[in-house]
Amino acid sequence: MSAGGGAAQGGESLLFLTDEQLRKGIEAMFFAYRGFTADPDRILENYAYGRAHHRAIHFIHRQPGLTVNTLLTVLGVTKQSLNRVLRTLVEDGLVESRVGRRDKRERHLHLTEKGAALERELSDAQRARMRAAYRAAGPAAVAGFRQVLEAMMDPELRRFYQMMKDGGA
Amino acid sequence: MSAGGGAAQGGESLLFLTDEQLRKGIEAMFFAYRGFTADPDRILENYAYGRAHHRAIHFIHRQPGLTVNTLLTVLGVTKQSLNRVLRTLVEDGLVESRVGRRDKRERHLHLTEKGAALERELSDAQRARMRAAYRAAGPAAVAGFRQVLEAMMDPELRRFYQMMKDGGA
DNA sequence: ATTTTATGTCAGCCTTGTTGACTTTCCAAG
DNA sequence: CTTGGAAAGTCAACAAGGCTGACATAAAAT
Repeated sequence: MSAGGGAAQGGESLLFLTDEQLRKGIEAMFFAYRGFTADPDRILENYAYGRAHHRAIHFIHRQPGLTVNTLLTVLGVTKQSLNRVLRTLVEDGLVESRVGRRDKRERHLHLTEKGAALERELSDAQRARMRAAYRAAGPAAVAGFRQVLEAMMDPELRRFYQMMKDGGA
Repeated sequence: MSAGGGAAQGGESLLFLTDEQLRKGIEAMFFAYRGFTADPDRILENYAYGRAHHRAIHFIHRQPGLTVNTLLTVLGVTKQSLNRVLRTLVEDGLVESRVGRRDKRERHLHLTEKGAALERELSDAQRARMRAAYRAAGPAAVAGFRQVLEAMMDPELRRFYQMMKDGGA
């Protein structure tokens, strides 16, 4: 690691805030995100689905029964965009869309067994890479990793993230 | 933070490798990446450019004179895809494409003053968010952040990242 | 002289984002 | 009770930016 490159720096130094350090962080995000999505992307090719389907499946699994509108906000896309993805998932029998009991305008989303199976396949792959990275870096690094990511989020998304963080709604 | 949530864990514990912890890391990556790209995306709208243009500009700035082929590999897209982006940047006078001196097949890419100005605008915005996140999390967290990201990269991309890391080629 | 490499280009396709216009459903105010 | 607005969803059309395949050119390497 180059001059000023990290934990050895410690306490009060502000060297970790140089433009150079920030640029390294930016590039690290870029390259790491490629790795982060690589394994699920490979799997999705076998099913003719894309990253958008993965994201929908992930959060439906995460919070069974969530409404389309909530999912919209979490994913940050338009309802039209999400609808296209959701429709194929429903047609293919991976997602069930149940009309709300109280409010019949709402659709509550659930994974079918088939959907849950794909979710498992995708998240197993993604977790495997994450686990390897966590193990290589160690628990203290992981805590820092999460802290920085959290601080990087838009406040509204951070709220969502934290709501879901501890086993959410 | 929930049970097993971080640095307090310390040393030998493996609780940071539970599926739940990994899932949180996955979601943190997802939400943080949205924040990571949000500011440049907003700026790019004013110029009718997209994220693809930003990435090209970033790495041309980062490594002036790099060849099309190198940029291709770093970005992980096809030459047709990159070419479309690069052509508009050259046409608009943001990037200069110089025929190689030694090998005249190669095109060496440079930012013009106009291109450098846009690069500055974009990276100022992106660095501002990164700086705020770094400052909020502190130097130790930043070191961990970088460690985990690095471990998450595909080996080939990690090589590129490390080559460029300390002020590159 | 031939083959390989680096680049560029044309055409066409797919995914996933966008906006705009419209329907259905629900709720609440008059 | 009716009417008007908000919420949810659908359809259509478009754009960005990925992709593949086919092909051209120039330079380098064999």
